[in-house]
Amino acid sequence: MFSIGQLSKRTGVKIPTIRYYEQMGLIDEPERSEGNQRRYTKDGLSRLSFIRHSRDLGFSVEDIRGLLDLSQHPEKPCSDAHNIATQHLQDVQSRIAKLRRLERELKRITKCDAGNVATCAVIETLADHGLCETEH
Amino acid sequence: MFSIGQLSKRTGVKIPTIRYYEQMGLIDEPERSEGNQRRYTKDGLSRLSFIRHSRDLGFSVEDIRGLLDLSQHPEKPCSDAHNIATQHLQDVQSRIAKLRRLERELKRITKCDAGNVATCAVIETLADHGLCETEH
DNA sequence: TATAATTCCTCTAGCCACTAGAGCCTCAAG
DNA sequence: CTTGAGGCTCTAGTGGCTAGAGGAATTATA
Repeated sequence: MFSIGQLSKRTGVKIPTIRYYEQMGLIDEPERSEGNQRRYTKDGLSRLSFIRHSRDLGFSVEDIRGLLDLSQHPEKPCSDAHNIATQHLQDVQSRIAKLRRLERELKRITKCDAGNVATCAVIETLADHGLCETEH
Repeated sequence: MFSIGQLSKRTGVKIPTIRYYEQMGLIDEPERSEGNQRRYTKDGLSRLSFIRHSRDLGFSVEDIRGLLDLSQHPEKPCSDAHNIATQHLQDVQSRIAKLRRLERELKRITKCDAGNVATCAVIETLADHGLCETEH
């Protein structure tokens, strides 16, 4: 049996976040001690690790709900899990693409070596979209 | 003089967002018509364009507050503007780096062609961090 | 000029995934 | 039995908007 603090240390999920996940229904309400404190089992630990890991990989709480559900049913086909993961991969890839365009633009405008704001490329570019190289 | 709707169309910023910016103090409270509707000048238009453009480049509202402030003082040195922009560039770059690690991991796990959840790499990897290639 | 259609107003609440803090209670070690 | 660490619930805040209710003003058409 683990206290919420022990669970937190083992998984790296902060205590308020664990309680938040409970409220969101991602993890079951655990048993309580006589004094009403949460007491977790190994099952609770691995479920939370699963969640932590999925969050690290950037899955949304809703995605995780689906993935957790699937993980409870080993006999199901795993195409659903693949769909969730593949969709997420695509999201990640399009975010990367967008950030790379930003990076390019920011690199360009931060090159400016003007002395004051009147002729500064950063300010000038922000004031006038026409000076940009790419769409964003 | 523009109504809020005209301003919205010209800048591409949605009407509630314009009111939100006003509330946040990013734009001045404009004059009002007799019937209490907002009426903007060209100055208001260019200030909002500046904001829109900065948001497109991913600057936070707080950053934009600083940049707007600088843009009002053309005689100031532009090192402050550069600091804001360079810091933001670094943020963008570290976000890209993080997303690329995610992308790599997601690509790896979505390659799995198991038939059901019991042996599915997606689920398995999520359940066990030890199966990952990189830190995240 | 009368009316209809469109736009605008304020206000409140919701989104996501947490995080912070107040004020109190429980637990384990010495 | 005391003490200090850790736990409890509850409310509110974060960022950057977005949605909707219920009503008033403006503009276009007849």
